[in-house]
Amino acid sequence: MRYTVEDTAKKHEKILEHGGQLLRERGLSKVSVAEIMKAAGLTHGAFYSHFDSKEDMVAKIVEHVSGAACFEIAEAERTPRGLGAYVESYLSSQHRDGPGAGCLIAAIGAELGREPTVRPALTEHVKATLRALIRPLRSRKIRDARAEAICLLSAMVGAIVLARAVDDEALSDEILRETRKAWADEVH
Amino acid sequence: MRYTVEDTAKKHEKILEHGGQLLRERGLSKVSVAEIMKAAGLTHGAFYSHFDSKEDMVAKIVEHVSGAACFEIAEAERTPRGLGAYVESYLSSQHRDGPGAGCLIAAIGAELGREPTVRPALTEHVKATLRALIRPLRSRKIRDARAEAICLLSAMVGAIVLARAVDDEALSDEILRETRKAWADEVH
DNA sequence: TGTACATCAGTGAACGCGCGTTCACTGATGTAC
DNA sequence: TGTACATCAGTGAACGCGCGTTCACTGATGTAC
Repeated sequence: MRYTVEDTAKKHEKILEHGGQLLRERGLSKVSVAEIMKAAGLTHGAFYSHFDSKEDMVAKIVEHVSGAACFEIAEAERTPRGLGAYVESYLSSQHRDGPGAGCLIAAIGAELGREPTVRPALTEHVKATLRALIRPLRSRKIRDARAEAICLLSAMVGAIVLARAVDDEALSDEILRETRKAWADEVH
Repeated sequence: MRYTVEDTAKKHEKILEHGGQLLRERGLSKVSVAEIMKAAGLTHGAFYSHFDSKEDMVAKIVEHVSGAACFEIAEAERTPRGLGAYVESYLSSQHRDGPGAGCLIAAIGAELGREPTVRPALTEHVKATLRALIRPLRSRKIRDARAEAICLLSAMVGAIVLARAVDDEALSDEILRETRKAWADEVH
């Protein structure tokens, strides 16, 4: 049956939203198209009315998540503690334990980098994230804000990957804590 | 037919070796048991004479790769430029472009962290890597060698993940270069 | 030392399940007249 | 403004392929006597 354009757009957004969460939680290969559609309140048959293929959807999800992530950094910039607060929340146990709402690069970056269809969107997301990080660093008059942003993002992504890889809570916490400490001075 | 124990051990090692390479190149979900066996010069039917399941093999591969990786760090320690040379080679375009022989954590760490069967071996690998990094850092009288090792590993893993995620060679090179520069002073 | 038998890594066919994708069909919305 | 028709997101069954796993069988090696 036919639906209003707003209805369709709302459902499309719901697919992207739930898809983005499931993808970051379980990885590309462990989430089926049917599961994502079900999470969005639909059946799998409707999938191809929204996307050309699973890969196409993943690329759209990366774009969708990217927008939200960069908005988050921009928001953090306006709070009193600014970028420092963002880095602290990124390197928190909550982020480590909740990948579904967290950083896409840390959660599935390596996996997505191997998908040629998704790589352009992923590249754009990395660039947008760097731009979002550079702005507050520049305003704090840090020498080379761009280099600093690159090193900060590398450290954050790596720390979350390591903290999630490890089965030992004490070590996992230590990884987050030490990375936080190392960047506290740089960023505050 | 029956083979000598040495023959069997040699084939077992070959499976681990080729499996480790394919896994790091393509990720857990994009390599089949049959492909790994074929790469090792066998047929898929023999697989269950070596491992209980695919997951079991992956755990064994992590242990195998971990040994080689830590040996590499220990070797680097004995060369004139020492740890600095290791960090430079880790953050090189060769490593970025050749994941099959490179760091397992950067290549498939996030994916493996989601497999409960593999996590213990992965945890041990991270711990062994940190131990291997701490030794040369301690000998260079760096204040908190353990904290330093954690931050260094985070930065290296994150930089490779980012450099591989990005479709833009100039940016990818820049990510590696800036991370190298940031750690050059700390480590030399 | 030679013979009979057990062992077990390896082969290749087959099984069964999950998943991406397709398809015939539905029916409310939008459009043409 | 009302009527006839086209549109198209959605449903659920079905298809086909790949992959992890199983299984009957092979035959050289190791063991018992």
